[in-house]
Amino acid sequence: MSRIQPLSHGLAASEPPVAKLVASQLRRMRRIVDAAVELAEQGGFDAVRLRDVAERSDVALGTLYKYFRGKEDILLFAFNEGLRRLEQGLFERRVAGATPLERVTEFFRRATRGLLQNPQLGGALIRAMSGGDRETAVQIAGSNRRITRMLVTALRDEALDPDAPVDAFAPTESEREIAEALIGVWFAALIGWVIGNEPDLDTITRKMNVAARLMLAGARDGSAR
Amino acid sequence: MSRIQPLSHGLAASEPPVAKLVASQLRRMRRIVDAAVELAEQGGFDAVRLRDVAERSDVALGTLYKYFRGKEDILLFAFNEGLRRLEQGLFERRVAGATPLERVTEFFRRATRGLLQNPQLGGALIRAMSGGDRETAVQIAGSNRRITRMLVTALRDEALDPDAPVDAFAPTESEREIAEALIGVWFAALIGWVIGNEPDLDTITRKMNVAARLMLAGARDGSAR
DNA sequence: CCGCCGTTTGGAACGTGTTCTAATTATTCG
DNA sequence: CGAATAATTAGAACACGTTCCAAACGGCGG
Repeated sequence: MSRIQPLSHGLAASEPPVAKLVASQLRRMRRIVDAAVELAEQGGFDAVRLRDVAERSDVALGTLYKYFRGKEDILLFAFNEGLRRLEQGLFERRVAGATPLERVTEFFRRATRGLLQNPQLGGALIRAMSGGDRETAVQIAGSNRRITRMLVTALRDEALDPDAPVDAFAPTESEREIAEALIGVWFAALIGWVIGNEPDLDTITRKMNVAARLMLAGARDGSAR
Repeated sequence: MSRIQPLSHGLAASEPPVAKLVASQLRRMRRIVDAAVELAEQGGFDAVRLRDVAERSDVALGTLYKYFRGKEDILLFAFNEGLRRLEQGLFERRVAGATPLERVTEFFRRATRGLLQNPQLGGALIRAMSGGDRETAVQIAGSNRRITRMLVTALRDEALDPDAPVDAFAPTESEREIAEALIGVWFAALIGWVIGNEPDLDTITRKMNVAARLMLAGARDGSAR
């Protein structure tokens, strides 16, 4: 059986097919993530008590920490799996829209819908992202690249290949700038949603549409530079 | 002596001169905040252990919770005081710049500088903001309005009256949109800084300049609508 | 089959945010 | 002043993330 190192990082963040884990270990890991997600779906971030996660997944508490660095790490892993689903969805049905603005708006609508589908879970995932532990930085950077890739392909009206390595994707300078800013707006809107819980899918989508309209208009000359 | 209610909210969020607290209570509150800030300055968010805060401020742990709802609440209060200082600074020396873009960039530069002055403290304050407790929503909404006011007056090239009630300030629809998006970008950049700690003042300022350039160009026709 | 060695387990233990309580102190008011 | 009322205190207690440990387990090379 392979030696398990601190683990879980570099795993969700990069592509390597999930390190070298035996099947039984993969199953264990899956049970852990599933249990955490179930608990989050029912009661949000706070309901994900690691003792419960351990019990539900038939794993000792200590083992849990062999697979993940901590609570946020598990949820970040789930977040990344959500991203993968989103990528797959974008691949199967490309974002529609005649203009970049329409496509970008549509992309954010679909991404947001995924998160708000189960508000409890979505809020938990976002809290995990914004929790700001130094150790999760790599994970988050990885997620960011994936989101950037999706956004920019939507912007370009290109097809998205979910299986291509993320690092192979190279946006232009101006694309990167726009993407970074828009993702910032999106992220802030999501945090606002988690904290205040007022806005719904349409509100957030509208916000993103407004921001994208401003930024795409301003970049009109540079977006294909 | 006046009855202390759950307290601390509605206090930092709105203007009312700090509820009805006797001088000794005001002093106690001040000691608490000061102690928390000192600890945060030295060791960041995690170093603010409430037992230490209580000891340093010569207050019982339980009393601390009479004044604030929790750890984040104290730091949010300090954040608001920082905002007040920033407002005062903007009043004393108005943001310079011939164009809206220059002024907005300069505003974010000054705001960011204030936060990064002491990185430990700044990081702690931002973690408190993004921590996403439902109870702190009011606080955060209040801070948001204050920042919006500063940003929009910079945009308009108007003078800022730090003593005017925040709610009296009414941005236009398009101003509100731009401000909301830009503040989102700023916030996301700050969180990125807290998590990754790579970027410095200049990097963040540049990011804000890029975002502002895009958005102000896009809104050129609408900013005075 | 045996022994090795890394993994898993169950559970104790620790740190810290938060809550609770009984006793004490401070303030207000008649 | 004296009594009533509110605030403060010290410290226990609780919850939960995280760490640690000794014992049991499991697969693999010999």
